[in-house]
Amino acid sequence: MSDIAQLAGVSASTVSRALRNPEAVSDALRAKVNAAIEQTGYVPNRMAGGLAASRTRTVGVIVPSLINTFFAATVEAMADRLEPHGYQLMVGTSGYSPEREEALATSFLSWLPSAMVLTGTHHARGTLKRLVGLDIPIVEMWELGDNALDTTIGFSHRDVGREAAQHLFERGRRRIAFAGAAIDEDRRAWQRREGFLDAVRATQHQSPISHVIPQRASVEAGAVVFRELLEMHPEIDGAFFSNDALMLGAMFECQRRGITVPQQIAMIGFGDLDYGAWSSPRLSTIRPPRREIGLAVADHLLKRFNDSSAGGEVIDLGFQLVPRESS
Amino acid sequence: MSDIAQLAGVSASTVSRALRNPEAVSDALRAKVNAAIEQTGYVPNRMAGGLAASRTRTVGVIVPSLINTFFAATVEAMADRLEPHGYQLMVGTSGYSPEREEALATSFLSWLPSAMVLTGTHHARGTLKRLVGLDIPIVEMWELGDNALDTTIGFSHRDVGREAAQHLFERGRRRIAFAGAAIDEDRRAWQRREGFLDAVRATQHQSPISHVIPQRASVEAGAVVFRELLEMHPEIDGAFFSNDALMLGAMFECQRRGITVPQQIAMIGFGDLDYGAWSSPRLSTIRPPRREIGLAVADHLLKRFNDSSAGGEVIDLGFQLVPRESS
DNA sequence: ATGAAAGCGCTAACAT
DNA sequence: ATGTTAGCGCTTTCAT
Repeated sequence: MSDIAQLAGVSASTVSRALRNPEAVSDALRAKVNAAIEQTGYVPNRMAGGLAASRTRTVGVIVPSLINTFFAATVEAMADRLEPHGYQLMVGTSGYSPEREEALATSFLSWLPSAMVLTGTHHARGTLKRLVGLDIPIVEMWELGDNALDTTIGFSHRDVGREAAQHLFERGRRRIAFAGAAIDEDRRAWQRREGFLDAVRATQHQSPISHVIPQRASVEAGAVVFRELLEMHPEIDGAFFSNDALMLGAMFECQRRGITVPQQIAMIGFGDLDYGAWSSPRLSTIRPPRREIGLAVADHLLKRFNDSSAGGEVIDLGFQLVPRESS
Repeated sequence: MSDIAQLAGVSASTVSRALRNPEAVSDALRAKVNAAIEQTGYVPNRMAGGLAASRTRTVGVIVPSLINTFFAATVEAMADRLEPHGYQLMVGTSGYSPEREEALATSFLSWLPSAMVLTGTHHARGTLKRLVGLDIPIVEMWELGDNALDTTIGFSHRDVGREAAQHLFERGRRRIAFAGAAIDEDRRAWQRREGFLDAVRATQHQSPISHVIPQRASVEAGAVVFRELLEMHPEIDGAFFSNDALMLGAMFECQRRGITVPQQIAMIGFGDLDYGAWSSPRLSTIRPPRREIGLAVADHLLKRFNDSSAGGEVIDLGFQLVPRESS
């Protein structure tokens, strides 16, 4: 930076200002500084800057998984919006483990981030302890919570389950079931199930059908859970899958067995993964605001960085029922 | 850190050593230091450490996309292996654009990373200029290259294309075609096509069939490219898709049109995405070493961090033909 | 609007 | 094996 200062004939402080706070520098000097930066290809040392400012233009983001395209889409959108403003994402995956989340959060804080973004509203006690009292924005996303740390941006998974049940009823189905995978570790999938079962109870006054397997959601798991479900409840005429991958596996299973969809069994899933729109039959689903969450988080943070007074919001982005041929 | 030092009754240097280089500190003092750290919940400030050492335990990784599960799997594996050793990944997505890759690389270098990992062996001139001469390991992955920057870890996409063609010939197919999407921006897809066409030319001495659409690979794109391919070449009895998503879209299109797979048309793809093993028919594919690449990169870097003399390797991880019902 | 000066919290020679 | 010391390259008061 002192090289740049010398080249531009100014002091290092002016170079720093021209970079961090351009309006505070006169047009003439700013032009000189920018020319010198251009000429030399100077890139500031973020360590020095971070140390001096005791804050870096970094946002720590923890998601359960990146292989799950839900979160990959959210992270990409967030990065797309934040990078033009000079903020870098530090991304970590917790594998749905609160302990790993805590370890990651601790590790991220050593980077002096400008904000932290977590998935969901349920965290280990140690995570909470580390996070409260920090004077940076904390965002919990993909889920709506009452006793949130700071700001929550997402939608109601209970409502997703309720709407799925209602949709199947509207399609004339009377024996409908929930099929899920690994809902013990995925609180949001668990909430979708709760909403679904609530709606069934409220409408039919009979105990709702639900089958869940312990393994993680996948196309294979979908075939397994559906096969078991049919064995236990051959009478069902509709099903809500906690996830589109499960539904696809079930649909393949139907093709193999000659079960017609939706005639014999109507299906709806969650996620709107891209194959659902092009399969045969096309799969009904509920679309979560994947990219929208990332963009909303980024916009919220950008606002907070400029106006530290805000915070503590609950932003409900909703979701979209996408009825297609399978229901 | 000086608090810890005081608490443990040692100097700050000893605390620093106990953290960075534990063997250099006596057991007694190390225990005291660790106890003090435990007690206070001390987390070192990475900015200060990075500034002093002019290097951070950070690895910059640039992939085309995270929504593409190929790279998400590689990144997750790399992080899994590197994190226990105290290295943090900084991940960026280039969207297949060399210019964005260059911008990301520049930005990452300001974090003083211990290593940089790029996807592919083709980069903007500016990227190369920035990277050569740095005394950190540079790894190019997912592709094998001759004039690599430093170390390359991946496999031959040309060989993938060749094996796909050979496989279709072995299955008795004679009029086989390549179907691809956006191969202009995806050099690896382009290489798979080249390998395929080479093999066809070598075996049949006739001009090979290939159809490519400009849009990005997706299930939808698969239906589109396959429909157009059939219109132009109704005589084909086998196809290699540059990507499993395309193949799935084509399979759905066949189901809609009543074309039987593999009887009328044999299909093989690339990627081994999870639905291929459970669809009906199950989809033949070529499996790239997704996680293996991430692990191999991590292991290579760990080796290099301890022994800076190494480097310049070419590590071919190969790939696996997975014949299933569609061919 | 600009410059001078004092650190930010560590690491790594160097000395012991 | 441990302590002393001198920065690392910026940001940010403070003074002008």
